[in-house]
Amino acid sequence: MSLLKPTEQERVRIEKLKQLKLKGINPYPARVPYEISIKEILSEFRQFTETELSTAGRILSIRSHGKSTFMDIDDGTGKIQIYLRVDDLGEDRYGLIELLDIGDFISVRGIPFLTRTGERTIRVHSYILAGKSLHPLPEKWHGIKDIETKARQRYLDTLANPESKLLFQTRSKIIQAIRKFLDSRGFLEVETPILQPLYGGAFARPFITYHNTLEMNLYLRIATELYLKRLLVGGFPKVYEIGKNFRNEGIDHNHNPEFTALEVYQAFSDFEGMMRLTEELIRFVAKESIGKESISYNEENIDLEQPFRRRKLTELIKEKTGINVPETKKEEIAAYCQKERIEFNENASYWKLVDEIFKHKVEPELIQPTFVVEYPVETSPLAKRTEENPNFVERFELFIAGRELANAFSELNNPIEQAERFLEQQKARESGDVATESFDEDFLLALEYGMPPAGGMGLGIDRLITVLTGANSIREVILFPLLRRKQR
RNA sequence: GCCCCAUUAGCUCAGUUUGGUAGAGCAACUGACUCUUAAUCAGUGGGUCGAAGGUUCGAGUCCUUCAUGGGGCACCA
Repeated sequence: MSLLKPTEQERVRIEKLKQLKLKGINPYPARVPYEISIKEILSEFRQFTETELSTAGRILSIRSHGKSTFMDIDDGTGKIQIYLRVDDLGEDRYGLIELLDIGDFISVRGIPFLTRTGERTIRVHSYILAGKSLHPLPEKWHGIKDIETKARQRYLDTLANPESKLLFQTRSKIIQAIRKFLDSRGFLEVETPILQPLYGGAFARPFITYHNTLEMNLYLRIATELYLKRLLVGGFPKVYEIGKNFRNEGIDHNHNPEFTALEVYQAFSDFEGMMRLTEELIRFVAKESIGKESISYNEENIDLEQPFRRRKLTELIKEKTGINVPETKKEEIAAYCQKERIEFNENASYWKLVDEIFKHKVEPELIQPTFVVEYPVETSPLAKRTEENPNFVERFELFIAGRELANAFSELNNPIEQAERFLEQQKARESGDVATESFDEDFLLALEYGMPPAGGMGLGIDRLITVLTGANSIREVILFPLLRRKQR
């Protein structure tokens, strides 16, 4: 693993490094000839035959036939075969390819031609080592399978597994498509603080850090919501932010402590408007990134093209469990939880229990895109109440493939009521709830100046990517997911 | 934090049932080979079997603890 105790193969490479030095060859030159990428050569191959050119790449395989040698080299844009012959290079330079290994970078100058079997190849007139590799690369045929190595040494994963490289290219496309969609609709991309004196906008425990000069504790943000809404106050009617949130909680196939989220806010819109926006956004992004509006998931086909279903939270609960919310008494619901082996906190509130049931019984079955609506005010301290029933708020969550992807509501812009809601959160905190909204006076001050009625939406980008790429876990779509430190 | 599973050569994996000399392919090394392409042919080397204890005449294999990863539960939108 480390060169402190090299394996046999690593010792061989270090020895070759010494040999190169003895021959006056710099194994890590600052620059090498590279006029044209391999992708360009391949795409206009006919145009380049009979023209001398230079390119470079990493050696992926070596097939030596005595006085001639074939190699495959890859510069990250593509892979091409090169052909080296002793009568082209001379005995000395040809002999030096003994010092090259799979994994090394070389720059070659030569003429593209087609081999007998039609393989696009460069006949090399001269070459120069562009960078020595001191470890053997993972095996060419099976790539690298160990999930832990894939995550810890992502460079080996993307090097050895083309599908893994493609996935991260798709990830980039997805985020690009989100920007394209929102920009084209006149949304302004902004950046708000990651280091916050107070955290809010979600129920989660934060990471805490410290600023030396200011001598103050700071929190890594758990959401961007409260700052983006300040911008609504400040006269930006359509804003969005794409960035990392940090939540100090467990890790599983749906949760990484740092994750990428989108939040969008639109003045004079509401949760209905956000529903339309979200649906169109996801459809657009799917088409742009994976080129289709359907995904296969566990042998089922997820259809993003049809209008997304809209279902009431209470109806879904009733269908699945027969429980009538909110008529059914808390004791009965608790009894149901016990019967179904759903664990819950002793002093959990009514809606907390309902939420537990929803998570265990309903959520995993929401495979097709489903907007769930009618959430209780109790668990939505930043959302506006519905006009018909003050116990509920204008809010939806979007579920696809049994996962929560998005959360949106008509934003509460009444500062008096917001203050009351914060107070209720404080009470919940005092009675032992660890994940509540902070009482954010600075945010309230902004609301007091007047925030336009607005819709806001948050979307977990990593989860969206997981669904669109068919990945099994959020860890597979994050380049460097958080892992425990490995001791040697 | 709790339960279950995995960890063997650089990589991919056998071997664990029933304890008895550590295996294969690729990669590496030596030799042959001037259109090969998972090149081929002949040969060679490479292991703290995740770590530490224990049981045993003898442990990759059985037991305990620990580490890392995975799955589940809990926590957590």
